[in-house]
Amino acid sequence: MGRGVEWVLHCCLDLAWVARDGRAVPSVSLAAYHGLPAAYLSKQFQLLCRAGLVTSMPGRQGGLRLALSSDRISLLDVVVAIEGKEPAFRCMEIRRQGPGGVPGSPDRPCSITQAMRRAELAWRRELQEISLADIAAEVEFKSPSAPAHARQWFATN
Amino acid sequence: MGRGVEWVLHCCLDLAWVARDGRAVPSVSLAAYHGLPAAYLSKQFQLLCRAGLVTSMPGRQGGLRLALSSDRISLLDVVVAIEGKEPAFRCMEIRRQGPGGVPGSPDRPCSITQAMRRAELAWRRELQEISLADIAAEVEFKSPSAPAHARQWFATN
DNA sequence: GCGAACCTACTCGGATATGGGATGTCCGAGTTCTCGTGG
DNA sequence: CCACGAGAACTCGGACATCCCATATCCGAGTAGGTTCGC
Repeated sequence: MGRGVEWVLHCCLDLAWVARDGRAVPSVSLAAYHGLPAAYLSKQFQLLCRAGLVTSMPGRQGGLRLALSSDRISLLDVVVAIEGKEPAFRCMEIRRQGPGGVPGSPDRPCSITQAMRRAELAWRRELQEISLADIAAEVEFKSPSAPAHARQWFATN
Repeated sequence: MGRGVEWVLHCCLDLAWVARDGRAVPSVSLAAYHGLPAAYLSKQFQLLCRAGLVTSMPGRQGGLRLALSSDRISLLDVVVAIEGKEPAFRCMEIRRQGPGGVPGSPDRPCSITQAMRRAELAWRRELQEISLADIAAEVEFKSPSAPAHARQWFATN
């Protein structure tokens, strides 16, 4: 899995804390706050914009903002937006190739693919049930100063 | 996920059917049976040998054989042997870098990492509970001629 | 005829190329704020 | 003092390099069986 996922998730938490009341946060500031390459982070957020999770505003006081309430954005939404919706296990229909197996059209996926899909489904279900708000609440519980710290830093940068 | 996983899984089914009674199957034959690149498949099986899932015999009548009974090899064993035991999501401890977050030593993983680990754990658990024997039984049920077909082909090649 | 030594064919194993995608960078289009100017 | 327009600064968005790993390949080390020679 690309590490852009981790970057975007952390930055989305910042957006949930800072970009309230109609205020937008530039991607450059997000990158600076975490010490990340700015241009590449912007590229990752483009994917989130296309997925409809984030809205972008150009111009001088422009920036990024969550398009939905943080409790309506799941971790799976973010992961799929960055990594794509293709499953990690790609079945090439080996059983139909070569001397083994008749070359008929596949009526249904092979057993190996079905097992892999079940496993991925369990993974997706786990990520589906966790929202950005859940993560934010957990972080606030473990380090209550984090939101205020972020708000103060972004207000002066 | 690399496609070597799919190749090796299909070939392990063949081993379960053909390489009984002390008979070994060369990796070249396995590759030919499925129309796969022989040298690369051999390289993948090297990983399975190191993991202790397969034993290799050099020499004229050498080849590959399952090191354990097929009901004692889970899909997770094969996936981990090929892909490695590193989790797909790698936490870079972003919260400790840059102006955000104090640079203290991390006492425990961040909330995002914990959530990702839970999801991967669900995925691993699903794969752990399925063995090669389960897959083989399912295939035999759906196409009962597959084992005999494989045995006959490998006996004459 | 029988045994042993040699030879050949065949196997795995590691070292070695190559291509595609993830990673990283740059510049242009567009918008908003600001400042200066005229009324 | 107020309205207006030009300019500047700042933003995103897509096009352009670069690097690493999955993929693919080749050749050497080693073994088992077949063959041949000597007794």
